[in-house]
Amino acid sequence: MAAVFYERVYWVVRQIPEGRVTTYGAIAKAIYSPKSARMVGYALNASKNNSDIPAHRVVNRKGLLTGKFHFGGQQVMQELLANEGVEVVDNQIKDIERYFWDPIHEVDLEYLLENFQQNVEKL
DNA sequence: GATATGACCGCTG
DNA sequence: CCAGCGGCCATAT
Repeated sequence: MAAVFYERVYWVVRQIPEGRVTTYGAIAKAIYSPKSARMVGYALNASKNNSDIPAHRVVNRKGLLTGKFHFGGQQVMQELLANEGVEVVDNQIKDIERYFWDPIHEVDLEYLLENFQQNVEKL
């Protein structure tokens, strides 16, 4: 099931650098679907099979690890982040602004639109 | 093609 | 400051 929306989400998430995090809403904006933040989470849930997607670097806008229940163990997500130098306290990233990576400033929008528009026509 | 379901977000009181 | 609530919209069934 290659939904284009999912592919867009994965394309952005794969570009998040180590030790940085971003939010569902930021990704939604970056892929020109600013009101689909919930769907970003939905897409990440479907990406659990896909091991090349660093889903642990995506949290909600407060820095809460809302997706930790989807990582097998509740500590897994926190440990993955800690390994990259991100400090997590009480299920929340401490001082998220220090690690925040905003895809809207980093992503090649022209590439996104051109590349994924073709995929839309395929489907 | 209608209804249900979210790893969300922002505004209100 | 905290809690509740409604909007949102792509997939799944």
